Amino acid sequence: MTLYRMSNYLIPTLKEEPKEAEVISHKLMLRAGFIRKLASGIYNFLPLGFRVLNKVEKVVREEMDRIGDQEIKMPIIQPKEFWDETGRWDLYGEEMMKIKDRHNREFGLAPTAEEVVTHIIRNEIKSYRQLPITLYQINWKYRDEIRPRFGIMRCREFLMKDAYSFDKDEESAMKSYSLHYEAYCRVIERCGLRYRACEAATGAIGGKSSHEFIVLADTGESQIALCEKCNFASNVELAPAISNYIEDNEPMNQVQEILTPDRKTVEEVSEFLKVKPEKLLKTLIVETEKGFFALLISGDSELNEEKIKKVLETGSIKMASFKDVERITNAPVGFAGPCGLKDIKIIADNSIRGKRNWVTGAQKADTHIINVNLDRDFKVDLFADIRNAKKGDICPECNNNIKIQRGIEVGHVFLLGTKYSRAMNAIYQNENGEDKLIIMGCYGIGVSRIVAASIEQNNDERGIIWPLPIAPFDVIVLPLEKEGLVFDKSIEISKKLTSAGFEVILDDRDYRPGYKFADAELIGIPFQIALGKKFKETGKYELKIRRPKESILLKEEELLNFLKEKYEGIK
RNA sequence: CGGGGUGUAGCGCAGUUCGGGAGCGCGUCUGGUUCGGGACCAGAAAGUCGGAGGUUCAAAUCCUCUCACCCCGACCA
Repeated sequence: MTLYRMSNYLIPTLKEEPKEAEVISHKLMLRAGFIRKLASGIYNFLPLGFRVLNKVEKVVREEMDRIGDQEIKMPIIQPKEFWDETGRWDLYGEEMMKIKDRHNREFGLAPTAEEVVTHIIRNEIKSYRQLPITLYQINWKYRDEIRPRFGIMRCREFLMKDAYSFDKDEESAMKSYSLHYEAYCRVIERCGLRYRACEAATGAIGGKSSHEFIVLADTGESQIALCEKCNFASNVELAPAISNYIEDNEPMNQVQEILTPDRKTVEEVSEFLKVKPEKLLKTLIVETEKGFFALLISGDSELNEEKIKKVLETGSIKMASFKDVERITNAPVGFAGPCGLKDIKIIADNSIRGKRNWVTGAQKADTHIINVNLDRDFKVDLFADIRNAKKGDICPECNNNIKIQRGIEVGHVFLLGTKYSRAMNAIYQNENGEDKLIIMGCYGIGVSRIVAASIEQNNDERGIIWPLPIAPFDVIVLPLEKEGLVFDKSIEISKKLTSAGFEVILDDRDYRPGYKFADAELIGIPFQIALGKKFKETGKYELKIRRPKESILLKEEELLNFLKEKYEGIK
């Protein structure tokens, strides 16, 4: 193995914080010289960044190979015709980057590869004897995000491992699904991340069953509902929303109109009337292909489109236009309420049953009503679960409390069924010579996103703290004098560690000690070996551990043994 | 896509209101002193002021167009 020298290795660290970065992982990756931006949402990976990417890739590859997946490489440039077969050329829409060749033929830059991989399989697989099989690749993916953000966390070009399983029946497909689920847990654990596997919606990829792997981080863009006691975890949008209401014994008070000039939003009204948002009853008018509906939820809840679609058995739903709202409620937008609403069905969230004395809009400009009560003042046509889960709800599995946490989605597994095999005619012959559709699953892990997520979870005021398996180097050797015994011995120990199988970088630059320590900590190398005064006095090496912060003096042999022990099972 | 903002040396920024010398800090290079927590002194190099066009004797600065990037929003009643 090579011994790397910092004097001629490209690690352009920055003392000052780059202005463009918002979240900690993005700031640190720029400051530590891991990445540089080339265009919005498009990044260069410099040597350190590339090394980390390769480390994560290696972990992913090992776990995929372990469960018998076969690695391939598919083109990034995919012809339009395959996407037309499944209808996704139009469905994916603006999010797919599109290009034309000199003959004006259209191509998309791969945002994913179900079409291409299914094409491979339909050509090559003919018999049940060839199933099951799973193919995967680790390759660049392109999604033209509306707004790229947070460095490589949400960018337009990113490295993803995508795997596709092909099985002869549901039972076998479920097995493939479970294998990948477990492999994903191992990958994320090996990368040293705290995470939860969550039930998830299937979205544009489609299919039957789905789990997301969410790395817990406050800056994450996903929200998940977690049980405080049991293992239940789910995307907030999918989790059953079960209110923890205690039957309200408040007496029903007299209805009263109150002037609320210009107070339209929940926030404005609750502040003006000095009542909590959960006392407000939001009345939302939606338009579907079956007409208009009024939906009631409490002021501190959010509507859930998917749940409503299911309840109303409709394919599309959108908020009604301002015009329609005014026509239906007889009032400007912001003052809708359930009382006296006519010619429209009222669907209420389950949670509104238990409470009394609501505050609602009055169907009249600049007016709200207080002390509105179910049955006495308004009727509901149907109660259902139509909102996102929220803090304080009840766990559907063990009746304890739900909490909401943010996180970063680093992996997603789908049981697809026959969605793509049907569209693309991927069939095999079974034992009886009958043609059958192949059952598919697909599984993605964001390799570059794991890098960002890891920093998001592992950092301190000095910089990044890499988990051992994905650190760009294992050890950094810091000679604190630029010549003589200290320097010679630094080279010597670096070479010894390198030939013992460790990845070592030697800071042979002509800088003062403080500068070297600061850089070493910023780029987050797990172990520093500093040679200076103490070495000359004792002949021992000073080993500094990035986390927990501690330093120990060791003889050469002790040092080697110490590191070997730490890397047991990793190397 | 809607709203807001920014483009001046590798990085961070001042200068633009009120037109006339292109500057500051960090970094880089040279020399010297320093050397266990981002040293100090002296000197130096480095910028089509995002781009195009216009006004003017004169434009980083004023006008028009354009490009890039950043932030907020896009379930709001």
